[in-house]
Amino acid sequence: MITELVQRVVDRWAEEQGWAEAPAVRLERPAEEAHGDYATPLCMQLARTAKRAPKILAEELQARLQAEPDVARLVERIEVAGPGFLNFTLSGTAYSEAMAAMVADGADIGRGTMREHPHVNLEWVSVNPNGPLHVGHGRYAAYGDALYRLMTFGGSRVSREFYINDYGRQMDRFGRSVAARYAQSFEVDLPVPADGYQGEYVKDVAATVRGEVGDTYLPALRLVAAAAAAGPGAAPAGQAAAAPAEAEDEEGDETAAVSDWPSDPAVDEAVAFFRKRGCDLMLDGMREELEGFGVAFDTWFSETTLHVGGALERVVKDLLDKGEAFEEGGAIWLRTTSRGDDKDRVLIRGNGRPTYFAADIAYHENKLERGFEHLINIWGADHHGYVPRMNAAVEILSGRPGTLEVIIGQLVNLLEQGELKQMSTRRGEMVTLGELVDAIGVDAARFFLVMRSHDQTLDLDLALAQQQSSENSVYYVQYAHARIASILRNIPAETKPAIEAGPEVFASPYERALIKRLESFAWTVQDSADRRMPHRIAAFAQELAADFHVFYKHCRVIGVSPALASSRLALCLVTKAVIFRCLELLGVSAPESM
RNA sequence: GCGCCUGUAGCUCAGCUGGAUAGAGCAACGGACUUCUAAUCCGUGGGUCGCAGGUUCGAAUCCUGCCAGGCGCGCCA
Repeated sequence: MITELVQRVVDRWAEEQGWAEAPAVRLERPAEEAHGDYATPLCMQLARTAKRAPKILAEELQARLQAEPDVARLVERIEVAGPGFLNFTLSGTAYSEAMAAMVADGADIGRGTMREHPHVNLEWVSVNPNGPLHVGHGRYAAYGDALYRLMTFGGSRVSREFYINDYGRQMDRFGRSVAARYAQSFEVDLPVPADGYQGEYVKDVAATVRGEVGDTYLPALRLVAAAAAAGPGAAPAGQAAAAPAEAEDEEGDETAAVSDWPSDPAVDEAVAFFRKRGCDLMLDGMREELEGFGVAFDTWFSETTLHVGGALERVVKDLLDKGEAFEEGGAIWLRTTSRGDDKDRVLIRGNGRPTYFAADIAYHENKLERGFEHLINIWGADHHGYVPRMNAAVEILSGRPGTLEVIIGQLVNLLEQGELKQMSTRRGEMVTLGELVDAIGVDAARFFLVMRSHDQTLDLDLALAQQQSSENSVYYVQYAHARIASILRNIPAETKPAIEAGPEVFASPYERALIKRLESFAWTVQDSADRRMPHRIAAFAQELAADFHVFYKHCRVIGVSPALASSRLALCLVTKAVIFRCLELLGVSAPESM
């Protein structure tokens, strides 16, 4: 409010003086109370272009501002201080007017107006559906969902997307693992392949499948069991003996065999079935778990559809036709070096199989075809080496740089009594999202996972998190909300919220601090949305809650004069609405009582 | 070796893209409930902002070089 006023005066001033550009006015909140409510270092920055001393400039601007009627009404005092700061002390009227504006906004306080926004696609979580979600996924889930909520509230059009990596070798291994557990449930001695998934959850999947299909696939799997019993060397001709699987290697290796199961139409059919059905069941579980966590998606996109639908071949051919891709050494490469990558990247391997990169290109082409103008991907830090090539690829596809925005989230370290542990899906050594939620609840988990900057590696000690759950900052914020709800329950019905006139209205520093905080909410939303930093909403919520708790301690709402009661009730309602909004943006509930 | 992220109080982290004497929570200590919820509030102690230069009126913030930690650098996904 004051910012615009000052900006207007500065613009006019700059024009009169013939300065090339009117500087953008930024008001900041001084650390020192004696420095007033707002301050601006503008004149110090202006000193160079104006070629005059900052203090002289400040004095001139002070005089110009004081001549403005609006300024005279809203600002009690303007002072020149220090090396050339301009300090503003607001009048009581300014607080009342600010409150009136926020009351008028109602539940929409802070909501961004829909600007000329591109249609944004936000993709996150995106995993192989072959294991439970761990806390690392949980962190990205919480971050991405909060970012979605924040951007949407800030005025952007955002569509949420989950990319299902349901194609390739990992899923073959998963399918065989499910098949093996299924066979075992019939007492058939078929071990889970060494390069497969050993976790207990695979048994659950197998049991569900058995319930659906009975013993339909048992004969085929008996063949496999028989071959396995005969030893690896007994595999049918053409089937190379499997290289020993790298037990520690999560990703597996293209050169390693999936397993040494015999090649037989019935076996292939069974494996294909278990892969597909197992994948679907895992996905159902994930969707359910994410929904329980408050995270939903508009689109679940299957990688397999790109391979079977011909989209992948089409995009590769297109790139070849356009000269962006070329053939060399039996493989097809994309010339990503033309767009800033260090080396060109393979699309189709010498053996004819497409790379993951090629599928990703087809996927992003699909997003562009669906009309999205800006693509945001949230990846873990372990994939950041992949960013330049993907940026290059999307630039080639879209014809303009900057279409793809990759946000790199740092990882979650799992600690146990201060000791760092390595998470491993295969060994089952990990904390799942479900375990975290069971330990501390959805609200605390979401707040905990999103309150730190995504650029920061997060240390998680489950035992400690559980122990400290009652100290989680989320309760501090929720408590403020519950306290306001309690006031609303107790206040006499004849007290109506209203901004009354009078010298006692919004006169205390506690009310004023709260109002100033509330006023900065809209800016906080814009800033944290633009900078993709939802953790700032968490920080803001804590500060707002602190301002409220102090207000609550010093200012009573019930049992004071009618003018004060009405005004403070209005302040409580606005505060409640903003706390509610903050919590909602983070996917956390706002209880009416605690 | 190269690239990205990080280094701020005993611990966990903020620090609003350069502002005035660097903040919060936890932990430690001392206070405050006959009044709208004490899951709260008030106070005390606690710092070479990794180190060294540079840019300027002014640097935790920007640049360079070191040091330390994490993550990457495939015809893997």
